Amino acid sequence: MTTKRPTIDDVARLSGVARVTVSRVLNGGPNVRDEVRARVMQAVETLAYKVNPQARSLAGGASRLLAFVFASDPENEPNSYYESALELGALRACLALGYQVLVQNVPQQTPDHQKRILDLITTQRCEGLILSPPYSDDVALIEAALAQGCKVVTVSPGGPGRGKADGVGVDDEAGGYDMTRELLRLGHRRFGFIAGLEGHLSADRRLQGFRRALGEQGLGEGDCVVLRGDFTFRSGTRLAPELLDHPLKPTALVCANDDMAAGVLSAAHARGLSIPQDLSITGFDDAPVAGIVWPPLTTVHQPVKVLGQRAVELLVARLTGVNVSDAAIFDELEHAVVTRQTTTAPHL
Amino acid sequence: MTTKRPTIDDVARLSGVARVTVSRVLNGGPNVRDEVRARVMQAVETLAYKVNPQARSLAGGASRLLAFVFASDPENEPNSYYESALELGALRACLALGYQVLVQNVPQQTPDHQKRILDLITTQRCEGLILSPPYSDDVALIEAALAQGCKVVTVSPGGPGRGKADGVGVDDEAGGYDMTRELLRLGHRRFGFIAGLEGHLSADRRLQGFRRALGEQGLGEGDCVVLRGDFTFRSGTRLAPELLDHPLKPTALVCANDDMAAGVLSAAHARGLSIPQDLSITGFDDAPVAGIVWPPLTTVHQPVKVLGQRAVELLVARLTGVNVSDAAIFDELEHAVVTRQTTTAPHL
DNA sequence: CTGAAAGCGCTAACAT
DNA sequence: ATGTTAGCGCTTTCAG
Repeated sequence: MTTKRPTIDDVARLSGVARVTVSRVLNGGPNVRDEVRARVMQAVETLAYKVNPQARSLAGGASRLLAFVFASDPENEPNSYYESALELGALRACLALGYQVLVQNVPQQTPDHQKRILDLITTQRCEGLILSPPYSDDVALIEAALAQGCKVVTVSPGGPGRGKADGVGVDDEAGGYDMTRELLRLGHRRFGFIAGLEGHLSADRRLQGFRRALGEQGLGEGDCVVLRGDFTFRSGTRLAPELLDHPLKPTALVCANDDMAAGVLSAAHARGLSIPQDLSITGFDDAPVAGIVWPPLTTVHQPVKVLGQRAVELLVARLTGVNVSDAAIFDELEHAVVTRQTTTAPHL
Repeated sequence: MTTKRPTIDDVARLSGVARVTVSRVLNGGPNVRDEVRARVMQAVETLAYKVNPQARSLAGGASRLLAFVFASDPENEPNSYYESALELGALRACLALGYQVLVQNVPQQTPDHQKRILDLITTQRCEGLILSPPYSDDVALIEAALAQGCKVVTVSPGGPGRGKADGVGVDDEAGGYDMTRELLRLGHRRFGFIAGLEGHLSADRRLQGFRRALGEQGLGEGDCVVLRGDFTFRSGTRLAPELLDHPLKPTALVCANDDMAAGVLSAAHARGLSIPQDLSITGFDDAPVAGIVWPPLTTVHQPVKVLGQRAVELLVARLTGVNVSDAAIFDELEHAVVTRQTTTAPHL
């Protein structure tokens, strides 16, 4: 019952032109009279013709295929908001622009992760690659992809990734700074910070912003305790005792993402602590979890879905030559501190 | 710098056989001497040859492309655990089996959603289609896809979808029943139930199980209040007042998923209620949110990631003819009540 | 501005 | 058990 779909030749025949002309019309090529163009479009319409992307790609045309790669290990992090929101945004933009995305999950500890990613783009003829952290800072990977003629957009590159390829992201350093400033304004002077997974440079910039804010008030290493988690809720609960029992007795805790903040929050509840009276806690991302925990989490909002969308748009702009500028462009989106109910003045 | 990749002819030349023979080896075809097979594989190895899927597909071979369609509206439900876990499972199985998935988000209110899905599979030459709820019960869609020669696997079909195509899922009716039995055992006699979005038949089976358990104890419509949400946390908070102020004064609330349960929990906190002393609350799915809220949620576990994985495996079994049976098979996975801290005996 | 010819890399028939 | 012959549907030269 596999109904035979009309081919470009059917369209050519119906509109009384050569196959090439149809191809030109379809690809927005120049040198076609408006009258002919209209006639062809008409035929396309009546036949409900759709190009065969495989044939197009094989013939040397565009594959209109993009790859989206993310690193989170599904075992530990079964439902990272960050990645799924990114993907959703990318999917939506693709729909509008006529592209398809191949999603690939490559846990970072995969021994040959670089090879796996490069294999995907060459084998499947992907024209563009969207790299989420920490791959967005893997310069070797970026350059290898670029060398193969695959355009690259990085999401939240932390530093090394910038300049090598187009990118999107928020100012993570400023986000960490702003959040910490708010806590300082409330009167906090003893802090905790839970950082994310090593090598996630954009997340580390949040820590840098935190330190800058502290430094401005004359506070330093002796006034804060910095621990490192892995972005998961569980790592928040795991790290909580070390933080809560620390001799410094921090009154405020800044976390590199919402899940870890939620983990600490939960551990604090389990101990019978009152949040925010006993400890102010803040997150980062403004993921759904921030509104779900009790009390709702004060955090730094970043427009993750839009990030995914912009990533695709930047890629397509490069691919279609809309973006003439030779230099890598970085699209910095706005972040915002969202004050909810896990922050208050320190109890003295 | 786009390095020219070796083609099947290069492999044929190097191994001193005809192109067809290489093709046979690559596709596990019969009638090839072991010696020749080995020689070809050797050449494939040394050349690092990879088939060009576009060419293969165009020539009438397999596209090895699957489509995964989900309905949730990203505006309302920015991060449905259910769908992303399904996708993750599918992705992992595809990696192992050499398939690719095209993910498509088609909100159900899309006017021409059926056309959109069918267009995807014909245009992209997808060989298989994974339908998540509520599309898993869209018989017209399933039959249309099947008629195009595209194999279909439904995830959690509620009834109509069963039998039309292979499927995977848990026994939702039994899940609802088991959860409710547990509450009855604790002594509850006045219940609330928050159902999911209309048309999600598998979720409605949870309600049926709930009713069956009540019926067995001689309880009926007069002993419970049933409301309908849309699976989101927000719908849980929205519905909470109606439930909490209901004259029946339910002592236990069964929800069709975890997010809605979390929403009610949050609303209950905001009112100063103690959970579970003032109200027992249960969810369904055992999503991460169940472990994140306070107190952690009693719920029905279902292995969503495995569901996604099994869906791909069933599809590939059909495609490769491993599955000879002509009848549609339904792979029912285990569910389990997970008792955490939102349930206790009613306060009398 | 339009068309004719050639071929992308592969598989399906049909030989042998 | 292996090879020969034809395309799949499209885009690229290169001619007019």
